[in-house]
Formats: sequence, C-alpha cells, structure tokens
Amino acid sequence: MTDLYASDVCALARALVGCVVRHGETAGVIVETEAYHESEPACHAYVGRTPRTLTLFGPPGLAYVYRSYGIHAMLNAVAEPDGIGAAALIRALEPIEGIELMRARRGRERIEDLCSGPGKLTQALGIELTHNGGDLRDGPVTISAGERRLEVVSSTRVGITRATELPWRFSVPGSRFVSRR
DNA sequence: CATGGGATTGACT
DNA sequence: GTCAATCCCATGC
Repeated sequence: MTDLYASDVCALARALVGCVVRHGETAGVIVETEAYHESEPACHAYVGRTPRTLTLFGPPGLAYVYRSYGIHAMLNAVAEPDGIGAAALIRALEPIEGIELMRARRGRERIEDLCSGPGKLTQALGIELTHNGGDLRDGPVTISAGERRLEVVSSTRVGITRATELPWRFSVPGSRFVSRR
C-alpha cells in the first residue's frame, strides 16, 4: 500500500478497488473509484496550488477531503510523488462493519443506499472536512488491503464537465453497491 | 469585496 | 424527467 500511493494515480485508483476504508466503528470495501491528475482540467489541481488544493500536492497517502455543492464531503487518496497534484476519488463502498450506525447517520435502511455514492459514503462513515490532510495509513480514517480479489473494469468518469473522455473510472462490474444515476 | 460554480443527493412532477 | 439545497473558495473588479 505504501508504495502504491506514490505511483501513477490511475494505477492507484484501480488498486484501491477491493481495499477497505475504515473510520471508527464503520468500514466498507471500495467498489468504485476515479482518478484525477493535475494535467487534466477536471482535476482541482489543474489550476495550480491554492489553499484548497494544497493537500493534493502534498505527499502521497494523505486524505484529501473537500466540500462539494456546499453539502457533501468527498474523500480522495492523494497519489503520485510529493509536489504533483493527483488523487483517487473514493466513489462507493460495500458496507461491511457498523451498518446500524451507517443507517442512523444516513437515515436510510436499504444497505445499497448507505455508501453508493461519494457524498453518501462520507456521511455513512462520519468523514468530515476536518479529516483533510490526515494520513490514510495512521488514521483516524484509514485504507488497508482487502481480503477479496475483485474484478475491475474502467469507464468514463461521471459528474464532470471537462475531460469527460478519459476512461479513469474504475468499478466492480455488476456490483449493487456502485453509484448509479 | 462580490459573484458564481461545482468530482451530489433526494424530493418532487 | 426537473430542481433546490448550501458553502468553500477561485476568480475578477
């Protein structure tokens, strides 16, 4: 895992599928990710270093958490060597621990509704903007190797308006826990 | 200092 | 299918 973070952001995004995100009592297996790199305009780091994007340019293995649409927190794993702005967005999880707590935080019962989207999973795991800049190897939010080997397919990213042609979305085919529209 | 947009979600027609 | 919620911060005057 440690070496993976420093590698190419697409390789990291693909490798993260099947890994386990944990925060406190809650945890889930990653089933969907997307890669973002400073060289393409969909990435926040495209505009260069700003107060908001500082974490993206930091050392690999950090959590980059930002607020989207004024409402939702988004969890990313910073990739590539220190000084390069890139990160893998965690888009969906299969819930495995703390499911009752997730239900309470989400106000939903169906297990498919708990973590099937980037804004949903941060709410379910209780991840906030204060976790921005934290180390994913030390916590409080951690990512660790999973036990299962999952099939992974790539496709185009969703919810963006620029660089929409890049096949930088990675997901488990047929999983009922991926985000859907 | 004012403004506008966004890697989304859920409620509603 | 449409649309509002809501806030950080990048950008421009």
